[in-house]
Parts: sequence; C-alpha cells; structure tokens
Amino acid sequence: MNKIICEVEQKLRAGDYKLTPRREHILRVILQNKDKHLSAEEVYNLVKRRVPDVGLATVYRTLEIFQDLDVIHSIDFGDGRKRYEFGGEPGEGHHHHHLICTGCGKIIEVNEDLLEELESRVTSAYDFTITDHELKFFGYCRDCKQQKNKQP
Amino acid sequence: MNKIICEVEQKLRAGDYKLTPRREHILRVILQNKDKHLSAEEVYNLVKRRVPDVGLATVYRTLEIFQDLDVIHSIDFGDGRKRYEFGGEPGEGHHHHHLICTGCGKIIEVNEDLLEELESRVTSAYDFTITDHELKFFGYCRDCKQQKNKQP
DNA sequence: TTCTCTGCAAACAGTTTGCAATCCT
DNA sequence: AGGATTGCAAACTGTTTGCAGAGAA
Repeated sequence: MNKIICEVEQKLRAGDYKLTPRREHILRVILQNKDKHLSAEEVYNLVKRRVPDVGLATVYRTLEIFQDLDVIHSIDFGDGRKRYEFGGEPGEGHHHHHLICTGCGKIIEVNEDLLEELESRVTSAYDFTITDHELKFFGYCRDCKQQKNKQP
Repeated sequence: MNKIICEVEQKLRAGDYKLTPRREHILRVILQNKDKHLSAEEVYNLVKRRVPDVGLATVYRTLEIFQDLDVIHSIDFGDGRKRYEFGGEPGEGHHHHHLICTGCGKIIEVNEDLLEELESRVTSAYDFTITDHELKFFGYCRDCKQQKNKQP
C-alpha cells in the first residue's frame, strides 16, 4: 500500500500538487475500501473519523485532483451521486463491469472485459475511436432472486 | 404517432392516470425528438413554446409517471442531468448502445445488441438474473478525431 | 514572504415537494 | 362537490466556489 501511496505522490508532484496529510488520509480511505465504490460523502465521513476537522469541500477538491491524475475515476450507478473507484481508466486492460442488483442495491464486479469484438466492430462501422467504455448489468442477485421466488 | 399516443393513454388509464392536454404535449415533444435524448429542462422549453404556462414541476412529474409506466426511460451521459428516451426497458429486444464523443459531446446510437454471449456468461458465472444493461463507449467521433490530428 | 491548501459558508444546478388554485366530471 | 392535476415558490441534495486564514517552503 505504501508503494501505491508513493506512486500517487509522484503523480501529484508531476501535476504540481503536494501529497498533504489530508490528501494522504483521503487516499488511504479510498485504498482501504477499494471494493466499496464510496461516494464523496462516504469518503468524507470515513476521513472524519481520523481527522475530525476535514471539510467536505476538501474531499471534493481532492477527489477531483485524483481524477485528473487518473488515480481514481468515477462511476455512476444511478443513485444520484458519483462514486469512485481506485485506478484510472486509460484504454489498456484492467477493465471490469458491474452487476447492479435492483433488489438490494448490491454491486458485483465482473473482472472480465470481453468487449473487444464488439469494440472493433463499432470502431470500424461508425468510424469512432473508442477510448473507454462502461457496461452495467441490472438485475437480481442470487439472494434477491430467491426471495422473489419465495414471496408469491 | 397518434397510435402511439393512444397506447400511452391506455397505459395511463391502466395506472389510474389521465392523458391530460399537458401530458399529451409533453409526450408529443418527446416523440418529435426521439433521437435527441432530451433532458427535463429541454422538454420543458420545447413544451413551453406551445403552452407558455407549463410549469417545470409538471414536466418532472409527468416524466416520472411516464417512466413508471415504461413509456420512457432515463439514461445518464455523465453531464449531470438525466436524459430521456422513448421506450421502456423491458428485457426483450430493441436494445441499443451509445457512443459518446468526448470531443463534442455528440451521442451516436448503435442499434445492435451483441451482448447475448456476455450476458449468458455473466448469468451463469455469477448466478445473477439480468433484466437490463447499459453500455456506453467513450471516445472521439470522426470529426473530432480529424481535428485532433490537424492541431498538433 | 509567497504560494498552496484548507474550512466555512454561500452559491449553484437539477430535482422534488407543499400548497392553494384550477380543471374536469 | 370531489378528486386529479397544475403552477408557483420553497425545500432538498449533491457539488462547486469565494474568501480569508493556516501552513509549508
């Protein structure tokens, strides 16, 4: 984890920013909750536990910087707020998709890409240079599916 | 088009709503701009041309009703407001994806689905019942690609 | 000092809601 | 009359911004 923090520090320096204590706390919270897709406010609350006097604005500003530097990126699950994932979204590899359970709101990650064929088809058919994509599946997870079957 | 309006009227009645003049105007604006992905405010402005005293709240309320009845559905292109497309999103057919140009913001529709294989893989691997999906490609359209090449 | 960073409060944008007036039957 | 519908203004939510103070080099 410290390695990651160092890398982020490099990126910040490269962009003429410093890794201040506040920013490091924010980064740590994101890293410690990699799987959670935290919203800005959730990050804020978690940071606040350790640094009670952070301001929400600082969290927003830091998240914006992190985004610009491709340290994190935002996704929208349709709940009206942005959520953040560690990792930028440069074209190469590491893509994953999300399954969003309409029943309980759970979010499951799919760590496969599998869109290459479709991408290349789109690229040539529409003369469109793809730099990124976002794929969400909506439906019911195992638990919610079972509940649905029980009720009626 | 009148046929569609009648169908919507049926749906409204079934849900204990009426097709009021206001709602009909809103519906017409949506139908006349099927390809535009209008936001609530854009719908409002267009309706206002014909019925200057509509209220924005009515547009929002109507859009919500239409959504509940699967007459329209909303998409999020990441510009901070919901946009609406005619047509519900029930599992069957008619799916399409969107190409979003990072350069000019243009939105191109891809009228192919092509996700069946991926869907079935996800369904079995994660025990997740898919009811819908949403796929967006980000990148540069032909025009913006050319401009990028010229500038440097 | 000088320049970044920060907290606070105010401003914003999109959307929702309470309420009284209006419409329709 | 009675219930749905509407416009208006106010409220709300998530996010951004102006500013003056704090902090670091």
